Amino acid sequence: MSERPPPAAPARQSMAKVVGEKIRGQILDGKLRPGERLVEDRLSAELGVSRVPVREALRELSAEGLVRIERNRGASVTEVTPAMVAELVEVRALLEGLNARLAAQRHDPEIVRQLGEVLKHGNKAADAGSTEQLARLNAEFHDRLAEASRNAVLSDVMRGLRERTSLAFAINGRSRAREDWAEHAGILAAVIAGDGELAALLATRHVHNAAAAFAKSHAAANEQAAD
Amino acid sequence: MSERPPPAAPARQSMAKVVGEKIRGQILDGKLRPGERLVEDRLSAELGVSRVPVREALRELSAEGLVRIERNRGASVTEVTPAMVAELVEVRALLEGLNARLAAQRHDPEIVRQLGEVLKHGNKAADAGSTEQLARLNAEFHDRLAEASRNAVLSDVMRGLRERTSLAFAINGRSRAREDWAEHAGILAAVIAGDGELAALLATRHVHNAAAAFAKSHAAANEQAAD
DNA sequence: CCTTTGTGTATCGTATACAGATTTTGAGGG
DNA sequence: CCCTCAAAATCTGTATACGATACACAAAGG
Repeated sequence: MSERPPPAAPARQSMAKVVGEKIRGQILDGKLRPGERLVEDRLSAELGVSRVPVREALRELSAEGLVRIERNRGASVTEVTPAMVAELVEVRALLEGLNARLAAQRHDPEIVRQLGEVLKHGNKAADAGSTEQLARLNAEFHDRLAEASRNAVLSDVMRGLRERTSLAFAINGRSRAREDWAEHAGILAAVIAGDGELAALLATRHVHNAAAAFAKSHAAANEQAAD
Repeated sequence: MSERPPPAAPARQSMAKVVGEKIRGQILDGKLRPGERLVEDRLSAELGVSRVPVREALRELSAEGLVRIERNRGASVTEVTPAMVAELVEVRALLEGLNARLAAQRHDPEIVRQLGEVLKHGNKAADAGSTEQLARLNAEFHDRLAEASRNAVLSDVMRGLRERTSLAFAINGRSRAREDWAEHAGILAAVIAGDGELAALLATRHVHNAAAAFAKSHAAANEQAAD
């Protein structure tokens, strides 16, 4: 009785899960913008399912903080205010620090190898990649790093926070890509060296740096818009 | 046109929300034990609604980590392993520390006053209260303290983590109540003094102490069971 | 011209119905 | 007595249907 992944199977996992992943992807890719309404009928028609799986997916995304649901008014993509970004960053910085410290202590060779791979690709993409690819590699690096701490609770919390911050950062352009990946390299080096304190410091600082860069470019954009 | 909170209104907020709160309460009170299956038909009959709101509530609780959903097998109360408790504690300790530091810096007089109230009640309950009341006051103290940091993201994350740990701790008895509330008093004193570093240290230690006490009593119980 | 009231439409919230998967039950054979 | 296997019962996943609510826009009144 071998595993049966049917090429054109109707469903190997629940519709709600599939729909949820799809919507999440569209939100994180910026195809669905913050504030945009998520009408159940439209989504169910687009995705070719009934409203029920859509509703369940939206509930889950709501619990994750990616969408906001108001009674009798439906769901919309969460609008992340600057104040909330500050809160997210405050928490994320601390947790990324803890995570990096643990990763340095646990020191899993296989994951370290994978991180090296991602880092290589990231450095290349920082010079010549699309912003989309850059975002994907960034997420991948942080995901792998989260695995390295061998703390599933921590990983889950961090993923949620990261998704929400990236919601606000949107397409942050390639301007900071070089610095990003230079900092990633530093963190990985500290992890490989088993230097937990340094890894924690660099990871925390990395979050703050990225946020500061965003705040600056955001302020500049606003100034421009005010002209 | 005054506000109209109808005495016997059918629903001022969605059934799913009400149902979710009800189930969450039963889980946290221990009326629903870890591992217990949550059959939709049974719950909907008990609560007098159809299966749809129940399903949505279960999805939300699943996203919070209180229940586990397996495809085509339904929901059950999450079973928290000792390993996961360790992970939860590791993260919680750090976040409670951050929270206490921020609370000490922000230093909101009104919330501090409320914390004093809760502390008073808690001290009384530590001597003479029921375990149920003790649990309620403990949750209240931590909730208020979480508010004091004025970081909603942090509060939400911490509440989720706390609920999951309390799932494992179950009714931890009154044995540590005195120490618990002594430590609470210490944290509050540091917050009032505006000593962020001390508050953070005490809060972090508080989480570790509670976990250690639980581990000890748990080990003892297991030994007894093995006799 | 602005404010207010009424009606229509879009959309959500819940219930019910049915198909598919899983677990349980019971009979037959070793 | 235990194991195997098939059929029934149980339960979940999804679709459809209908009542309820909120919002938009137009018409009437000040």
